[in-house]
Amino acid sequence: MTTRRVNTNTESVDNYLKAIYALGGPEEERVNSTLLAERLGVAPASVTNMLQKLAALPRPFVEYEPRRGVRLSAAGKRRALEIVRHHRLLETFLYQVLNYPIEEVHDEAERLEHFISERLEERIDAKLGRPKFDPHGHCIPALNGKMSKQASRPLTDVEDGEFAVDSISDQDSALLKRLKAHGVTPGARLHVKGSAKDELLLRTTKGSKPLRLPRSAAKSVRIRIEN
Amino acid sequence: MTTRRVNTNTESVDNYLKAIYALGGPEEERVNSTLLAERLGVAPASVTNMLQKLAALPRPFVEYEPRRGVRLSAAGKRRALEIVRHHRLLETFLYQVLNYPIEEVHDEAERLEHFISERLEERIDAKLGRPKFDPHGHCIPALNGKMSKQASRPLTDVEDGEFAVDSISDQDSALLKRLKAHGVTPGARLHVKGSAKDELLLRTTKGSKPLRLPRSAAKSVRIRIEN
DNA sequence: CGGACGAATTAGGTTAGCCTAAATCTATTA
DNA sequence: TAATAGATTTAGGCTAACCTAATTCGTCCG
Repeated sequence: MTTRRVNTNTESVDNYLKAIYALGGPEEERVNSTLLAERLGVAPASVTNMLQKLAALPRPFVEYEPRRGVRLSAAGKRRALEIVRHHRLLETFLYQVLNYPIEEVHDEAERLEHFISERLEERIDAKLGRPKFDPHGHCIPALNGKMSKQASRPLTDVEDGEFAVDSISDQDSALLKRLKAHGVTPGARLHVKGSAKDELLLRTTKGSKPLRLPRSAAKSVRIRIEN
Repeated sequence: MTTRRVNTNTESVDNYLKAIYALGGPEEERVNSTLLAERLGVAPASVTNMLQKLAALPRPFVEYEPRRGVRLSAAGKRRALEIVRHHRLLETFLYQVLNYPIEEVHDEAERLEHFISERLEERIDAKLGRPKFDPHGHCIPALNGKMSKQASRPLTDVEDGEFAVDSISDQDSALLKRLKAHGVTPGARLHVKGSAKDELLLRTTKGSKPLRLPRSAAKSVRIRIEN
């Protein structure tokens, strides 16, 4: 009659926590199963299943209200941020030390983030000089799990004007490549014409050609809020 | 009635192939289940199970004669060498680029070797300048799977004399650390007194203190054959 | 208020990789 | 040559993480 101890240290658990973290957004809102299922490429039933497990742990990773969605517990968030830290350190490392093209760092980091030791994490961090941001402009959580909120908003929101690029989502590698080709990288200054209904017209000082970006893609770009 | 396709790309399969490769030795002799079970930290029954699967693949990884042991097929050997290449490149990388202490590279590489992409393998190889040997003195298999046989023999064999260290097994981290402390590293010259029954007396030019090494540990050290 | 629809959950099944216990070989020894 | 010890395999289970199909819930609409 051994106490049933669920293995909480799996790649799969990592991925659920990360997805909940990402989908919950800065407000850490409850996330529903369907959305999670889509993000994870898994059947909704599988999500329900896993959420029940994560919520039933002795020290639960999530608060789960059936049919009302999940959010991370403190422990869950801590864990999610660890993985995010791994991911972003790895991306930075691949980019800076191993000369990966920016649009390829994500997939590699996605696989490795689950398997690097504390020691390797530390060595990479040291080698990079304790970076604060990854090559997409995302903040790298500190060892203690602290991460400053980014003062930024999605490009989707804007009308016309001039802005500085804060960060770019690493989820869509083709888009990332295209943006790079037009000089749209973190820190770049952007002249935006948002007059057209479904798309934005972007121009950078560096980028030779202007870029017509569907608003649907513009949500992948965040711009700095200057105040 | 979909053709049942066994997933042949798992960490577990990797580990079996690597173990068979390692235990088979340069002669690629048949390896028996118990030995494999011990090496892999798994019950003998589990080994039998896996061997049957590996032998039953459309393009089998092993030749398996029940109760007589296994050896790798050509495909199996190719695959094993890929993993060994990953492992040794990673060890070299951790050692040279990330300043790992030699006795810690093994465990980290052991985990990561299963998850690095071709691309990462290539980048690491390039960064290191296409190294031929890992920090333990082991030959790194080429991309095409070729690996030159090492002209060396175990230190266990020798009586007295002077020798050059060829390589040191990475399996026992404590031993590795001790050897390092006494200057016993690949390439080092070794003065050996093998007169005592159960142990060897080693002395290097670099190592300050002489080292008394049980013959059981001496099998972890290989010396060059000069001819 | 009664459907009806979509979202979520439950129920039951699969696969990989492991386990223990029981059965069966093999090889050696008396 | 028979007995037996030790190695190996077979048989039967378990868990994690997934799946599909069937069911249930909640909300919203006529």
